[in-house]
Amino acid sequence: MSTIQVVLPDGSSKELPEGSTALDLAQAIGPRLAKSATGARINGEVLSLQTPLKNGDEVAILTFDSKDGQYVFHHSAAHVMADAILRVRPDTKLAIGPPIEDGFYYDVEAEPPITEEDLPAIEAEMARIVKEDIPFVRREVPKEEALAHFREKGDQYKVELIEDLDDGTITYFQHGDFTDLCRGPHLPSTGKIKAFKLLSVAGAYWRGDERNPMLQRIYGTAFPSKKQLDEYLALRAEAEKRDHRKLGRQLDLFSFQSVGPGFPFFHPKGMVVMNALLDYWHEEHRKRGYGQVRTPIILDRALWEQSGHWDHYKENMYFTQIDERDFAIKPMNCPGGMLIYRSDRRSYRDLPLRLAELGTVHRHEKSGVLHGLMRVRMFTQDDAHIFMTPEQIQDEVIGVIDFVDAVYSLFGFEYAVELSTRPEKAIGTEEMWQNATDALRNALDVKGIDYRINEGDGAFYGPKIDFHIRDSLKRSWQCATIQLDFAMPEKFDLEYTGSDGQFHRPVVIHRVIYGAIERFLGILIEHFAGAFPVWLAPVQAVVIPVAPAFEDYARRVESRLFEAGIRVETDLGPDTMKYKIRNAQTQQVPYMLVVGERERENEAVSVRHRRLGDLGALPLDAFLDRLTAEIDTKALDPASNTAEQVGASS
RNA sequence: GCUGGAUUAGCUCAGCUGGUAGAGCACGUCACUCGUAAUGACGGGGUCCGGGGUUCGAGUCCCCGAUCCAGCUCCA
Repeated sequence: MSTIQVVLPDGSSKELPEGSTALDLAQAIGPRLAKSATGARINGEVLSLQTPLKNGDEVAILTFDSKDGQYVFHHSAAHVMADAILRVRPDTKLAIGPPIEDGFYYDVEAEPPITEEDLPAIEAEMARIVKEDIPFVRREVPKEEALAHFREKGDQYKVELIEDLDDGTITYFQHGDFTDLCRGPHLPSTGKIKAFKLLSVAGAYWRGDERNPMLQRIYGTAFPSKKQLDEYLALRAEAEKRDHRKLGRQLDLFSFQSVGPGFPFFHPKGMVVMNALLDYWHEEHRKRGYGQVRTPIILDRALWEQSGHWDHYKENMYFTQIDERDFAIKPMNCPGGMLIYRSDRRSYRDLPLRLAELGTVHRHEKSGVLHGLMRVRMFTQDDAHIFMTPEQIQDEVIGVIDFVDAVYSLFGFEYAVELSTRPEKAIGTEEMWQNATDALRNALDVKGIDYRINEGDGAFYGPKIDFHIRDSLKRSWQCATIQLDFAMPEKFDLEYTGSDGQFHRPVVIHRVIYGAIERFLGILIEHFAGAFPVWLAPVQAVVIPVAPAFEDYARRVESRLFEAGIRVETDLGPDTMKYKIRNAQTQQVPYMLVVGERERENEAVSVRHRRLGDLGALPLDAFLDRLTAEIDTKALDPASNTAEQVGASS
């Protein structure tokens, strides 16, 4: 019998009998690998384990530990779910059912619609299918045959999908009686899907277009073992506890009222955090050569017509009339910034001119997209407009990139970068867009930053670099953005006098660092699970007398810290010390200072840290030094559960 | 905006098939005077989201609206 040689990921090669499959290879490497294998990457392509290998193939066996391996696993689970749905509800029409990051979904149309109550029955059916351990089989059929098949079944969604495929041959994957249009690959058999759970049902438009009919999307997740599933579910429960909407109430930071949907109310403690963020912001801007401006909220309609917002952003804007004159409430700060630039003659010697603005904007967001502080209708952008000569673009863009990195590193945030290009609705010439996009790309390349291209997602006046922070629920939020703009200077006829004595057109960068303060605060709450670093904590220390007899000393400690600028409170009153500690812990106060007879005698405090617990007694002065240093350096909590993320930014 | 779900005390929630509301926490009073995550007793507190309708009777059923939640679409 002749043999073939295949190359493994580590560069070594393996000899196998001719006609061997990837599964045979896995078996040859080791039975445990064969057991946990989900698929194979053959010459860079993810394929099923049943794929026959050829001489010289480069083969990697995929398991659930890799993204591609998970993809195969989840994709197969989606098929099992679809099969189960059809068994429970035979009239259901299937649309699409792909794997996603933490599981899979299937979009279906059923009458009556499938609801959460149907899930247990579907899960039970899935369990049966898994237990039957049915092999997945790949088949190829001519396009015409596939069309005829799905037309006959009345599966109009599958028919549409097939019609859009250019290939004359269509791939099916089948297990038992269930056949689905699918490129694959899939697991060898259904029996590998040991642990799964259906999580939710929600509406989703066919092909993601809101003009199309709404289907039901059933979400599920699956793992090779029960243990992994349980861990995943526990993680989800933990993430829920960090939800900023929940913590916002518990920590009394902000609230929403039904009279103002999407309009947040900030409470005193929320304002302490926000003001600490803004103090830092002011200082950083001062150091980096920014001036600060403030422009009006309401401005004449004519301005918005000139800026292009009237034509390109109207559906998101609010309007009002004053003395029968039309005004708009600003959705962006840029036109105001342009007017300030234009308020004086500018020389190349004035450039770059960096004008920062904490600009409060209002945008009419669709009611269904509002989400706590993350998506609101009124928010304050930490905006800035940098007016510069074309030669200064790269340095200025790099300056902002460095600024963003400095700020995000301070919080230990991970972030991803995207470059967004010209959208359909856009102003300015093709050439302007080309230049602007190239300039941003250059800056990113010079910095050696990895980024993803986001075609057509730029602002209507220019391309942008976006920074997305991942929150604790693994959602990604756009925060910082750097937008390069050749168009607005044109529209507002901005100019500067060059060294040649001629007038030239400046270029503008629009940028934010936090993005929206509201959203950034929301992300911070979730990131720290409410346990803000000391420099941000609404209350930095609570003094707790062990008994009323020590209240005088407690007050002395309090005033000593207060004089030093510490946000300190004393918990007086009849409750027990334990109870007061519990309260402070619940409120995530970084330091609890327990004082009684021993402390009073020694002018000391017994320090309890919210994470490290009882640290023992310290002289009051020593504690104050330590606390002040922690605040000044903006240190992260030593035992914070986010500490390991420090410096892990992309 | 769309689809589905939810809305009961300040908060978290219970309230079966219709018979006019309950718990824990929080709050108040009193007692306790306490050494590192809940001392005890008593007490006050509710337009059951709003508006219509069905019914002898609606927190509960139906319709309209508001807000919130999940997802879709869209964004800082």
